Amino acid sequence: MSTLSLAEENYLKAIYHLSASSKKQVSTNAIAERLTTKPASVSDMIRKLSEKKVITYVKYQGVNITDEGKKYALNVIRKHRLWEVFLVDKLKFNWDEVHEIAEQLEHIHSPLLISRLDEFLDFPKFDPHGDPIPNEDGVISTRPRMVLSGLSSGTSCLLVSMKDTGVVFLNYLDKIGLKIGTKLKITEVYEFDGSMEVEADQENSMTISKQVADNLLVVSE
Amino acid sequence: MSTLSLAEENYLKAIYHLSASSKKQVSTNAIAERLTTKPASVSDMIRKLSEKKVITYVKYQGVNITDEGKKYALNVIRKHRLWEVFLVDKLKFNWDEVHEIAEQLEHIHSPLLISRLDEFLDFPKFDPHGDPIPNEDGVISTRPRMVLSGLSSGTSCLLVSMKDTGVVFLNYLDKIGLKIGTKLKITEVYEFDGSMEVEADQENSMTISKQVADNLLVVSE
DNA sequence: ATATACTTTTAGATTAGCCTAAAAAATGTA
DNA sequence: TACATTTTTTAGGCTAATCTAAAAGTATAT
Repeated sequence: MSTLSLAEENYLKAIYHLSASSKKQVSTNAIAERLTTKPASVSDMIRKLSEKKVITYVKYQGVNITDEGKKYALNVIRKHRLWEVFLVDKLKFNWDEVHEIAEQLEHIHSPLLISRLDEFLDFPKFDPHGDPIPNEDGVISTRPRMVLSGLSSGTSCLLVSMKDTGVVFLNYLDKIGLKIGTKLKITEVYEFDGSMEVEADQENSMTISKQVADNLLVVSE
Repeated sequence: MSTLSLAEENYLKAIYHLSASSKKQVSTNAIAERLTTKPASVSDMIRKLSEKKVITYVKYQGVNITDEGKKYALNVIRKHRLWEVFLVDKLKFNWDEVHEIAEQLEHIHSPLLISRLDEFLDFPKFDPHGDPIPNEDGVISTRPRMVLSGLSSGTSCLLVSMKDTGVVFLNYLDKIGLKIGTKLKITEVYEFDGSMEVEADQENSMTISKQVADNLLVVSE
């Protein structure tokens, strides 16, 4: 496929995200709102993108992304998320500071750069927000997220996200040494209050209240 | 200063490089040639850049870069060279593979990103081609390059470039463990053939023929 | 010093990406 | 069903960055 311009990539990414969440055609207005542009501009761009076969559309009936378009969008998303991992893991940014920079970096064109970066970062599967990183073929590991408190003793999993994203909670997690990407193994669950004993990164064990476990989202490992 | 567009940054960078090498006004044709565009396009852009005070120009008499323009250009160059160090040192690219990618990366806007990157790379002073990296204020460490064979016993220096850039020579250097960035200390110079004993990175000593030393460019350390 | 050659600028188009205003189509409702 | 509202498209314009062709200015060389 030919490469798209920066603007085209941003439209395609928006369409991908919207169609992933809604599962049906994406409306002109929805795209305009997401990109804070005007519906008229969206109509123009839709025509261009459909000429390039990354979407299909029927006038007045919204847009569908093609397989080719999906693959392209997932590659941009892959780059975005890998750069986010780089910024957090290597350059010590906080996970909530990296989005804007990654929005720029995701448009750098060089497959070799991205495969080297992937290797340098040790092939991460999730970005700092806990979102999965597609592989080179646009395949997302689709392990479902579960709430930690719903799992039973003996389960191993990976912390990928928090429900409560308030400062207080995040500071607490920081203090006890839990963050996105931490590997957890549940060694004990206490029936009477739902609290649990977990081992973090095969190193330190800790006790976690049910209230905390309710707010931790994990995938099986 | 306001930020420039990608095209404006590329014009300004070209003008900086041309005026650094020629020391007088830069001609429209020279800029057009360097950027492989047409003189007519250059005339347009020159007007715009001079309105933005990064260059001055008099019709039909070429362009001069202003202090402000120089600072802006040096910041772009700083970013380019830091990214090159990243690509070579961290992602294991060869020094001759990184230019195109750095051309894209140099336009990412984020001062914090660059200062973090600088720190992550341990504040390098030269890029993989041996060119100096300007600091945040656009100051270039201006240590002059010298030919290794011209130096005397006891001198410490940093290998920054090669005169001969042929594959044969570069392979040879690779084999004996010399590359850009290697710290050298001359421990002995043999009068009769100009060969010398050098210590590389405070580790391994080796003998270097005059012919090799003639092709190694260094700065004092 | 003046004709010729070269350089630079201007004039006028083109394309990408965006806009506003108005027309057309779809949708919701009495 | 017919009217009103909302959504979407079209028409026409704007700016940035480029181009070609032609005009204007500078330099050279006999």
